[in-house]
Amino acid sequence: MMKKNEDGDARWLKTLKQYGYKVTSARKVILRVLSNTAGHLTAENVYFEVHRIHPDIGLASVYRTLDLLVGIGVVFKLDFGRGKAEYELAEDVKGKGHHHHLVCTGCGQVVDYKDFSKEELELLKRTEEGLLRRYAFAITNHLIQFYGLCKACSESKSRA
Amino acid sequence: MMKKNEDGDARWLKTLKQYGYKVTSARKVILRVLSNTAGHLTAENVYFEVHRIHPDIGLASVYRTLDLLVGIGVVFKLDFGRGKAEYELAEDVKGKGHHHHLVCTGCGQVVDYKDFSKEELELLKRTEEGLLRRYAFAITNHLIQFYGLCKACSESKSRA
DNA sequence: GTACATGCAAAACCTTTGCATGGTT
DNA sequence: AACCATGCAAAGGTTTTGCATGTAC
Repeated sequence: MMKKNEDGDARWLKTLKQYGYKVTSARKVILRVLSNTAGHLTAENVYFEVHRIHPDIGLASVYRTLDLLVGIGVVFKLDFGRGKAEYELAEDVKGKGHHHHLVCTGCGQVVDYKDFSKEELELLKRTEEGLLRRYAFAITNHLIQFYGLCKACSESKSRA
Repeated sequence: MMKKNEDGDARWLKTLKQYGYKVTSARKVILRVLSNTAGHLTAENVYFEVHRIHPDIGLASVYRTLDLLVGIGVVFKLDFGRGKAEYELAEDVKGKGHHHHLVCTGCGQVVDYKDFSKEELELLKRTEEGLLRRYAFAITNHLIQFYGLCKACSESKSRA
């Protein structure tokens, strides 16, 4: 447990070296945590996990390392407007677990949904290709949120 | 100048009332500024403009009002990962000025684009209908952002 | 008149930075 | 040995909050 990706991490370490960065124990632990945790993690989430394994790694190093990893494209920094950034291995963003958000503007509830239609996924892919052509942006991720009123709020809103 | 939308604002004020909020002069000025300024504004940007018109409105009220407007769906709160939130009238995002965002995760630049394909718009509409069916959410708006690397950042990243 | 909104300043929060120390190459 | 990375704590910047006062209804 928590050793699952021990050598899968080797790939990231190689990337670090390629960019001329040193392979330190802090960086190894942080990469291990990112590899073994699903979903988006805040810097503090990462720090908490890292701290259990290697208690003398500080929060500042977590920030510095995450920043470095974002810089070399190993990690994505996502901001959903919750007041703090969230990080995720770039590789995971494309894979399972990818979802869009459904936000109720009445009560604030957020539903993650992932039952996309095939058509939806294909168009998204083509759209990203189009953006590369038209704007020379290499798209790596997207954030899609629909806003509206959930059932309960639709009904209660009629009292106006 | 800066009075352009004086009565167009009436619509927002009506919405405020519908939700039981008071129509105060601070709120009026803030709505006026949002109506008359294009693009995304940080809270400080709004404060700066508001302050020119009505110098005794404080930054805290700007934050409080923006938050309130986001809550009733009049304003979108956008977060491009630049360390501060940016706000925009929902109508500008949705109506004729409707656009999506292209965010460079390297340098933070944001491109608004609106050259959607017909196919894209139709699928979006159908997707919203599907969400109503599956989740009983009445969708009123959406926020779509693509993240990636702009040309310059792509190139500077490859030198390793 | 009552309840809500505001201003001010302080607090809370996330993130970055300076500097001496320790670890990698 | 040289240089980069780290830890700690303090600083920086944005956003929130407490409380007395002012304002819309």
